[in-house]
Amino acid sequence: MKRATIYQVAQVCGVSAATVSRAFSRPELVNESARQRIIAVAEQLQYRPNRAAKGLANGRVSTLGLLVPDITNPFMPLMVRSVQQAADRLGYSMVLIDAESGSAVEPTLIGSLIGQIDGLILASPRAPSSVLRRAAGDVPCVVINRVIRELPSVVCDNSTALEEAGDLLTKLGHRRIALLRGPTESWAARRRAQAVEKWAGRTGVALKTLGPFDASFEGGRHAAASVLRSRVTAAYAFDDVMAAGVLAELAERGVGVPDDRSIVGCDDVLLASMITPGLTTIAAPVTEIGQAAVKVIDDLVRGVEPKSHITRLNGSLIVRGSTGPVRSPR
Amino acid sequence: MKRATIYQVAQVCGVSAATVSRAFSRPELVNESARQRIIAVAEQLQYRPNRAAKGLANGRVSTLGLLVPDITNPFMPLMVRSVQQAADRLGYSMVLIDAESGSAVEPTLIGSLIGQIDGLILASPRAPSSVLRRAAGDVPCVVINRVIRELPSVVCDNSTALEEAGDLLTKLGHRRIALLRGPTESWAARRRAQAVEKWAGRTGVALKTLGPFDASFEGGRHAAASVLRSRVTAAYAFDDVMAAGVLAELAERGVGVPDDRSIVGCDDVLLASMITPGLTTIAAPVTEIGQAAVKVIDDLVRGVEPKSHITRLNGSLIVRGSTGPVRSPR
DNA sequence: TTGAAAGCGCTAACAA
DNA sequence: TTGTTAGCGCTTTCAA
Repeated sequence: MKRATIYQVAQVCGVSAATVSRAFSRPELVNESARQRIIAVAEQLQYRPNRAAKGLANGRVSTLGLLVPDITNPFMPLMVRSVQQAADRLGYSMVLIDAESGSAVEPTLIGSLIGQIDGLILASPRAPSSVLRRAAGDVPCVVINRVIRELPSVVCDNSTALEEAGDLLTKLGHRRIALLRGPTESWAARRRAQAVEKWAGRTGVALKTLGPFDASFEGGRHAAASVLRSRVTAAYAFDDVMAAGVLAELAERGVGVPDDRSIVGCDDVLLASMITPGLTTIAAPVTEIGQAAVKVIDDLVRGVEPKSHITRLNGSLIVRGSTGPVRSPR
Repeated sequence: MKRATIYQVAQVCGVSAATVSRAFSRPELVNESARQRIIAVAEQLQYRPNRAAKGLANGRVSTLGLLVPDITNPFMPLMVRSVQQAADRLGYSMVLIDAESGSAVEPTLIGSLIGQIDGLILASPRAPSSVLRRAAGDVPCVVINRVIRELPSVVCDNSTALEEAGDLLTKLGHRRIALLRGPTESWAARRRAQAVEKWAGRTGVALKTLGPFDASFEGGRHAAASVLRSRVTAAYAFDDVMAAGVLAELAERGVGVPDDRSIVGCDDVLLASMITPGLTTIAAPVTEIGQAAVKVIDDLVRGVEPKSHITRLNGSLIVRGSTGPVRSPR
């Protein structure tokens, strides 16, 4: 009834346990025919390596942690999936920790993970960087979508795509555009704002910076009110969720999108294509981000120097129905 | 530099390692003052139990697996969160396995998890039950939102709420209602259909069963076409995602909701409140489901007989803007 | 190319 | 109430 161990396999094969162990972890060290036999017997006995034993023996548990602040943020599921796939390919499993937006719990959570994971991927946009930096003292870490001094990170650079979005809006005739800022603590929010401001400065478009607003649907509803007050014809929302809130509020007030206002989101979460009109937005290269993050951790774990300290991946503009030509500039 | 072990703690305290071990895992067996001292020293040495060692020694790794078929399904994040919280409270961490809708990979995935988890929560609505049943041979399992012979399960019973929704529709004047069925392989889809059909039979409402449709946004778009063809004034969608597709397609065709048609969803995912109009839907008691599932697994792991083989939790009707009075019954 | 043996950190009889 | 002593299953020197 109990699970087979290398000892049973060894016995059946008439070799020592060490040989069986090598057959799996250092195949080049064992005689080819012996190896084949071992593999076959193992298969037949349904042998499965015991991770705990392995972990205890060599100090690595082949598990990665992924810390997310709020898994209900629609950006996260995609991220989770891509990390999990990448982890899987490199032989890690992934434990997910939902920190639930409460940065207070994060230190505790991280503490309890120590020894259970080989590395940690931090996707916490707003946790104080001191917390994250401390975590890195205990276990190899990589940060996603945020740059923290001393820590390797993988970030999505949306500036080019945001500029493209701006050019699109200009081409559609928009001259007064609002920038709905996300939370001040969010690195991504600051970066996106910078990119848009830079673009506006360069092109001379009248940019009205509004906010900060909460990065949520409700935040978007509030933002919509400001948009209407500010006499702009288009607005960049910090992210798609906020944009969805803006659309909902505008719809409720009878303001048409894209007829009366154009809205641009960011992230291209599933939601973006499920609302009406579909959201013009910046797609984040989620798969690549996940892969890159896992790769960095894997390098760190194995003592290899990661390729680069900061990996930048570009977002790309996705045009849907929420942007259109200016009709009556009010 | 290395992590402190019970031995260091023991040495500092002048006791044996066994005592330190007991101080943590069986506190009642150790002298109170000694215990306090041990705790203090451990804290000071930053001692953290090594899970691998623990797992190796007592055969339990304090980790639960949660298998989801598709984490981008908006129902899942809530489920994941609730399971993770419940797990956390009982001292488990949670490894998430995204099976990516491909039932083919599930057996392999499950195999690779053996020995790494103490129990497995299966949230796979459509995987063949043989696969799941097989998994249960290797590790304690509990199934969510689905009933499989021999396996304990936690399900959301929506029948009462679906009936309430029906009564609401009737009260609003709807007499011809469509039931947009979900995938035939989905237990939940079959159950929901049954509940609605039973209600219709009892109340004599003309129920038009359409589908099956894919449980997706696109599926909803298709369904919308059928809805328009079938001369009904209201429709039950299999779930919120499908409902969102229906709304989008109707909007695109200039059909007003709730003015021209009323739509009812199911699950109350975040999306339901983010689209316009908000979706009238059946809220699943996600938190309770997660807790119940974890509890069952915990019982199983500890050799306790779970309270009940099938735990039923009730959904509840949430009324939003997608349902309204019949205006011109076409 | 293989085997013997020690040890990873912790738990759990068993004795004391 | 505490300590001693075996392991748990695997990796990894070190010798052969």
